[in-house]
Amino acid sequence: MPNALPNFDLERYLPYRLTVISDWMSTELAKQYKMKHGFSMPEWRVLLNVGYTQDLSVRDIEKRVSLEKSKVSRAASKLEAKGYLTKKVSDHDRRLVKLSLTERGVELLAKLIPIAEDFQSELSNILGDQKAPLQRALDRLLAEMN
Amino acid sequence: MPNALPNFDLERYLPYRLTVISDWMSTELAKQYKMKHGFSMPEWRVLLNVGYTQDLSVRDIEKRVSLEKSKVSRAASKLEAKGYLTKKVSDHDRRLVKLSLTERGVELLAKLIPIAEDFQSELSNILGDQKAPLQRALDRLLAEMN
DNA sequence: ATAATATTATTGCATATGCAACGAATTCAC
DNA sequence: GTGAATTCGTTGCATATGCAATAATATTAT
Repeated sequence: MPNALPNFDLERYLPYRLTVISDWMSTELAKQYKMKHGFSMPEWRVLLNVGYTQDLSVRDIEKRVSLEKSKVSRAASKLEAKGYLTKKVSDHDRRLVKLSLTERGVELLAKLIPIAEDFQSELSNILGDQKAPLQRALDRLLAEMN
Repeated sequence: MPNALPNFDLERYLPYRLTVISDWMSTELAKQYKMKHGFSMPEWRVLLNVGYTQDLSVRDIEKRVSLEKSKVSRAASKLEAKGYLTKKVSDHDRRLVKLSLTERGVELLAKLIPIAEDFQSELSNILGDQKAPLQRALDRLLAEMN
């Protein structure tokens, strides 16, 4: 079986490693807030963004959190159906939809944030003094992405 | 609108940042080898693993590359249909399916590897001296995942 | 040896996703 | 100002995904 393949070290291959870790984190987190509150990851991201910046549009969120506009749109609709946010056509530009959390949405988010913070704390414990270098490397990559 | 939310810095939130970067890398890579050869990411991973270790089972791959067994199974079936690998029931344990690349599969993989390497090179250029610290941090996280 | 339990790969099915297409609104070119 | 081109959000549709259920085989306990 003469296998004429060039060397390749998957274990050190960055796209692969990042995917594995990122999937793991997402799954772990999803377990926590999905099990408890029935949210998908896109819904969680939209909720979070609208919570911290009022009157975001679908497009704003797409840019800010790298979430496809169709995902944003559908997540927003689900959140609206559940009564956590409202959609309102913008006065300045009637193509835009302004998203805002309802009171219920704010209450929910206030409950979810601590779960996210706890997870970040766990990660900080695991990483120790490697957290800062990791963040710096991610800064570099993100800067290059745009 | 008295917004009683705890502080939360999404821009520094690790699960979010890793997801964004990992999605970006996967999409970039997918553009390259999907556009050119019509492969999904799970197919690519299976191809790669089977290429470098003969007679892997679905379960082996699931463990090695954190790919759900149903994904592995379907990816393997597609690769088989395209003539890039073969399935064979194991003699020792007839529940297991041994996956092996065909000659065509080896040839294909030999073409795909350089694309992957080029991408890693780009990433290395972007990261510069931050690559090693990044890999160390990923080592730490991966060690904790198991 | 037998029965209960566990493991493996596949499949069915409900849901999620990606991408193109669309209608509505705006901006641009001239 | 008019028509072309662009932007925005939604939706349709084909495909992908996640998870439970299944059939086939192995392992374990008694």
